[in-house]
Amino acid sequence: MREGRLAKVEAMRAAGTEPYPYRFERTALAADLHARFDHLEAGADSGETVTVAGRLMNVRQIGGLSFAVLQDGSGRIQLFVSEDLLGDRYAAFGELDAGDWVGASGEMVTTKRGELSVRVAEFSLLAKGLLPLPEKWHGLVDVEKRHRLRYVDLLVNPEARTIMERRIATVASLRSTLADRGFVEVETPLLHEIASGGLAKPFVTHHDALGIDVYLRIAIELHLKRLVVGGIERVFEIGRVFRNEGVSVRHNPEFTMLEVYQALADYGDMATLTEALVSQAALAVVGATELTYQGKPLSLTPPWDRIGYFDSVADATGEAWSPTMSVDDARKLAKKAGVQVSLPWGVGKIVAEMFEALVEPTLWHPTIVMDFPKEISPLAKDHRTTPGLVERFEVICTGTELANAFSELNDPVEQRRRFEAQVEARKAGDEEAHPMDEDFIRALEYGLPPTGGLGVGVDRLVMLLTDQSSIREVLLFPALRPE
RNA sequence: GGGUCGCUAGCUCAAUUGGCAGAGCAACGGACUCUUAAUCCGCAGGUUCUGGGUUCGAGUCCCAGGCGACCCA
Repeated sequence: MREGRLAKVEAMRAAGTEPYPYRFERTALAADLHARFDHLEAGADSGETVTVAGRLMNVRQIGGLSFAVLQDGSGRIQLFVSEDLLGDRYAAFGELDAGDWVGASGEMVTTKRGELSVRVAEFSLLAKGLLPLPEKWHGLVDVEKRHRLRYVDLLVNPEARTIMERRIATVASLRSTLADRGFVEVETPLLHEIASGGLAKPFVTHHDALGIDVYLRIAIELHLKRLVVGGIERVFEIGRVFRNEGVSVRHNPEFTMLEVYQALADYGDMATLTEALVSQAALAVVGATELTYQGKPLSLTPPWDRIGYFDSVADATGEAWSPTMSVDDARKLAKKAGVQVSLPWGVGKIVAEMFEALVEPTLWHPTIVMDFPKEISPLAKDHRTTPGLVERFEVICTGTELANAFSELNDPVEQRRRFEAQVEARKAGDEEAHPMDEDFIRALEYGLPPTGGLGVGVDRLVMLLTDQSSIREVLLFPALRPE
């Protein structure tokens, strides 16, 4: 089939027509034509001539008449082609194939059956397609093929396009909600000398000219806090972060984070900001904050439930978990609950394991889980009243993490101690422990004001707003093993 | 990481107990001047994911590997 189409390309060139011309002047999009002319009665002529361009999706030849479906970036419009009007050129139209890019001019009319159409007076091939489109009513179904051939998926599966459009609308809504509140958007480095700002295994690459290894960022956090030090008091970035982990229905090695920092604010302010960002995005994209996700009702309507981190584990186990308990007690209770813990872990790490195993999967509607253990939060500020805790929350929704926020630690002496504890943990074998970052501590020594910080997983938010259970469906080009 | 399932024509899918690899759409040739997944006639299209093995004979059974989906950790 491909050979046959290549032969057509050669034949066209031999006849002096270029099958891949340079440009084309289009005057109308399919969607606009429907908006303007759909009221026409069957069999009517509008008297207006337009020029359209797009991909030929289907051609139906009935003797000296042809009907073709042209798809452009806005939608579809029918081409009405007749030998009476085209004369000798009619045969050339028959040489076109589904999948070709075509431009056509003619009067807007409706057929006897009432289908709005361009009655083609002139047409030209804009680009020859060599490979056939998928079958026209099942389309492209195989999930692997849809992901590997996403360009074909977008052409033939309206759902793929809808998800992409909703993703764009989600990101636009996040930007406008933040802009309305006086936040400015920045771009900070993706190549980091130190993989800091989060707890994860990084990708390593090499800078030849500087002769140093560098890391693809695992978080945006520390650069944005440096900007708050620099007086950019309300700042955010929406960008890619990279984590050297496996792929799954919830994980892609590169994913999109929104991070926001607000001077003079604390984690309580971040909680209300998170509610606003998510509920506004839902209104912008779906038109409601009461959704259905995977067949079950999901309420994104603020305010969301707020629960305590230790309290939630205590409730789930019926035992008295608290930040002041002994490690031995924590270990015993974990064993009783069937949760495996490793020897160097403190109470904080153990309770975190309990939380992930017993609490997180049970939280369906967005829930703000407040006051995390200090041990697993090296960048968050001590809780203002309870020792052993920090002012940090995560939003858990549909059993998974949606957002993460702190009152940012801004005491440089305390920050150094936290980093030192992480360096010890790394020496004890924790690959994901946070490394020392001297430049960040220097920035804190110049003075970071009280600051609230927030990170939102944009892909996860898009999954909620598009009712998708796999992160791959909301990424245009998800990570796949090589073919 | 473990388990289950899948991979057959460009696409969507069949193939009985291990017994001649098929259909629809797309393509190709033809008929047809109002189609909407057009219809009708004709024709062609294969490394059955890869590599081994069992067998007179393997898409089918066995082993190893690749890629993916789902579930679990």
